[in-house]
Amino acid sequence: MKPARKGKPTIRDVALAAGVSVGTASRAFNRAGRVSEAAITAVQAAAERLGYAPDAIAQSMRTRSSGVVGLLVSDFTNPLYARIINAVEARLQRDGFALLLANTHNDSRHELAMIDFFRRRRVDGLILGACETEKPELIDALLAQDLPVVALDRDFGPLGSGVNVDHYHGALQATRYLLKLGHTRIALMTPGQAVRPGRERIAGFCDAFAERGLKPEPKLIRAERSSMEFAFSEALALLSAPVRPTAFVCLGTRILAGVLQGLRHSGLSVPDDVSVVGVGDTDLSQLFSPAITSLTWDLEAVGTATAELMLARLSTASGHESVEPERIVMTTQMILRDSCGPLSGTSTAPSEPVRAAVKPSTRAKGGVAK
Amino acid sequence: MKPARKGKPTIRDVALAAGVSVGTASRAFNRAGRVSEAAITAVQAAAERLGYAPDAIAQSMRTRSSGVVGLLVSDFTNPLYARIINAVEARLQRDGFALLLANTHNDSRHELAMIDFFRRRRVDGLILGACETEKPELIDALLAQDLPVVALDRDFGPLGSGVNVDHYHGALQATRYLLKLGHTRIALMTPGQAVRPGRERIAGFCDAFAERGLKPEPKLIRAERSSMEFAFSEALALLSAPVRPTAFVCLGTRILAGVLQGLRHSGLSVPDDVSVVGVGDTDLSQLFSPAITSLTWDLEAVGTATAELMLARLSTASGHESVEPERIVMTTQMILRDSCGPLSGTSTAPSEPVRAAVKPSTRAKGGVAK
DNA sequence: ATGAAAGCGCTAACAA
DNA sequence: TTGTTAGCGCTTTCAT
Repeated sequence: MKPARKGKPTIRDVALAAGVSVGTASRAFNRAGRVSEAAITAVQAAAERLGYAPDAIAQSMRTRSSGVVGLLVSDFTNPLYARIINAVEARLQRDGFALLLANTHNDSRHELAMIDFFRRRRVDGLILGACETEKPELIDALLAQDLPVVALDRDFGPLGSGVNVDHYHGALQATRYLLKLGHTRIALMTPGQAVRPGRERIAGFCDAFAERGLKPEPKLIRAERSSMEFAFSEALALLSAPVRPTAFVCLGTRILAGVLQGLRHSGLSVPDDVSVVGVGDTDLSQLFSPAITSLTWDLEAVGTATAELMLARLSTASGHESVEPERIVMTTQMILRDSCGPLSGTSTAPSEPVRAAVKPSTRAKGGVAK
Repeated sequence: MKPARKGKPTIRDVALAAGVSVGTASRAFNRAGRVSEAAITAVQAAAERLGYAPDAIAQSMRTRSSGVVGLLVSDFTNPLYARIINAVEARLQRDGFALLLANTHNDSRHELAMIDFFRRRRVDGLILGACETEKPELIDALLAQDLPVVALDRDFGPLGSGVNVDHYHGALQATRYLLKLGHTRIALMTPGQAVRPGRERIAGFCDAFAERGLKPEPKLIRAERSSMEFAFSEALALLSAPVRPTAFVCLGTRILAGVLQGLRHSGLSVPDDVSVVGVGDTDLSQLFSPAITSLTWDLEAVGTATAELMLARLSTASGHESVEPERIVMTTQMILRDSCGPLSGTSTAPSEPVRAAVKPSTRAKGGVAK
């Protein structure tokens, strides 16, 4: 019943028990090369009996592929990331890949160290999400080493492939919406402009103004830290200015929370005093009073698409001189709720909230670009 | 500059370049055994020059330890889990361990499969968080194989070690609070009683009633699914009963959201019509109007403690016949906010909310038990 | 179709 | 102190 003495049984034990050589046993498991049905059944029976399971480490050693994908993210405490990662993991799991996870905590030195750490562990691929550095050289170097890299909402130049959310049109749409309601003193708060989402959002924001021949107030674009504390104090500062913004676009879950807190602290009401566009279809945006009109995208779809991009590169024999970079763009939706109202001349009757549509189906459709 | 031809340089290349043998090179890196300073510097220089990094897979192969810890959780989309996992990862990272993550999606078959998957990958240890099955046999089997297991808020019998939140006293405290306010028709909603947290909470809840010579209404204890949808419909059902509960204890983030939605749907107001105790110090509980009085515990501390328990077992030479099981209990705190009020006789003047204390410092102190 | 044997990159035991 | 060598468990030629 028991294997030799202690420790898990090896393929050697199985081969011995099945009365074949290790080579045959291996072929029987992998159904590779020529093996007789008889051998297969004998080997499987023996394996079953001994409770044998192949050692993944030894397999990696030989095949040079670990069945593990590394995922680097700044901080998966962010509920938006968490759901994406969840989807990535689920999809990877389906194909038998494991997920090695690490946070970079927005420290680019640490980030590099982690990439190296993963490489030493021979991950088969790397998903770079929410990292601070968007250096194309990095990708080039990694790619040159035959390590597939997929970016998550980051831009790594022409050679990089990945899944991007269409933040540009999202911000455009949200801003247009507020402009149409008559707002012009609109504050945009988003995570740093150092990375793709920030840049895209600022561009969309500005272009929405430009469409009407307007220009946004530069001081109202706050694209820096994405912490709640920062958003809170920024909001307070903005609101105590002589002439305050009439609307906030808060493109981060923590940012939204901070701004909402700032608003409450200032005794201002939403949407009568100021309109708010939030992000993500979170508990907070749904249950806050009033419910927050939000810019969203399908997090599960982003995660699944990311995983599939990786899987595709993984299955491609790495012999081929680097696969064509592929980029997938996911569209955003606006969920119209009760946190935005028309700009009231001064402070007329409490303007009634605008509710233009019900929440659309959660499933988004991602268009493929390039 | 470049290694041999292609592929990453091996220790062989380094040894060659440094003019020493592989054995010496290995010892130089690990500072094990006897090595001369001269050799060390030569080897390090060569390694630097070649861009050598030891292959973790090969090291695992030899040393039989992978430097990877597996973490199994039902669904890390739960923000409470996410923060715990974050802390686990951070602590593990400090000691050079990587985190292999997988969701079980509350499927016990899948859960077993994942445990096996991890074992095949030779994880050095397993953190079992939020799994469905609490079978001591499982732990025994794993332990027998010299695989350290640490449970995260789960009970795996006498041999299991892990970190537990003191849900019993938490529920006791929350219930006492509501009883003191005059409520007796208190609904308790918590994830399934199949697992430790559910059982403990129900016990605490009942004991709080018992202290006053009362018994809770069995129908008001809803300990099943923890989804928002379920909580929503349960809340609706409870609220439409002939005589409805005057208070809800919602011990799950999704549950809290569902109940809040149900309350809104019923047009009931908090705390005037019904009092609510929530869980976790989330954006929602802070920003909901009124802010939700919540039962919390230090998630970072739980994660860190879990990681440290694992690290301790990992550093212990596994030769020792299984280390003493160790259990850590983390205490809970009540953050008093505005969602609970005294039971008003019938419907007198809108009872003013009870606010008994400011939010305590976030850092909790975990007491060690047994 | 199968067995024997050569490693994958590394560490550790044993010699020198 | 250092070099040599034997594997860790597996896959994969290469003979047979």
